[in-house]
Amino acid sequence: MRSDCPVSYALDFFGDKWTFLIVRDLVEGKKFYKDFLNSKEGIATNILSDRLKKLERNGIVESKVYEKLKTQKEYALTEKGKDLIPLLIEMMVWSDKHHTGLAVNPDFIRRANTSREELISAIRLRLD
Amino acid sequence: MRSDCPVSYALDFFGDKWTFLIVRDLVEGKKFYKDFLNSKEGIATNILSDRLKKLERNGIVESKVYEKLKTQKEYALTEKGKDLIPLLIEMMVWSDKHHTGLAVNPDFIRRANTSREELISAIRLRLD
DNA sequence: CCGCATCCCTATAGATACTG
DNA sequence: CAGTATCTATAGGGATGCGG
Repeated sequence: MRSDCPVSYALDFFGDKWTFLIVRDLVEGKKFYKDFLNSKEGIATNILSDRLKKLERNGIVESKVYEKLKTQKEYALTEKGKDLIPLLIEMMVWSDKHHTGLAVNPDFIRRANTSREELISAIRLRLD
Repeated sequence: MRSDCPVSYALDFFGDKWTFLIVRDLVEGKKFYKDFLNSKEGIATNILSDRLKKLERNGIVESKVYEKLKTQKEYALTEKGKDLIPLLIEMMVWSDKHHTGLAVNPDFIRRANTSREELISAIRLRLD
């Protein structure tokens, strides 16, 4: 930790190009190592492995053996992880507003701007 | 740009340990190179210089000669930069909720949770 | 001196190849 | 499938440079 500033604290976790993309994938419902690996940004296996461990160590993600296929691990967001949904939404809203051509659902942005809390709840529910 | 995902787009800017701390400083009202340099995290001069250029190139920050002391440059957030305030707030709320001992004003968090839009407007106003 | 930019070197992030 | 090992590129720290 570089300082007691809350922004700095958050950046100590997410101040890199990959960690938050895994959170995004989890919010989108992805659960398995191979799903994260196949995301279009193309994360390297060592980075993915490292970040999953870091996320788990810090209580943002938890994993368990996938019952239906025991060779796979199933990853999920903890409550601390789900509390990142608002941050994710703000990132999407900002990017959409200031850059054209991004893959953003207009309805999503509308809901973020008009019924924010409801949108957050809906996303949370989907994850349970 | 790694993909057309809005989260990825935002991380292409802010996916490092320093860029967003400068935004934080600007939101707190800091204006000069030396102010950023003196922030408690201790940024190096080459990194600061590099990030200020990057922020300016990307339309998040603008600079002009400081009229009262022409040897100094005065930095300020553009509209695109000010639109990062909600993101900043969410980072603070999340960090405060999940880590004790951070320097966060409880009243700030209360306002973020109860009268978010008002808080955003108030911060914006302070910057004009 | 002061304010900032550049240089150089090390540490770490990340890409590719490989393995239990 | 889910990682580790190895190698390379880049970020970042500290010193130094340079124009007021």
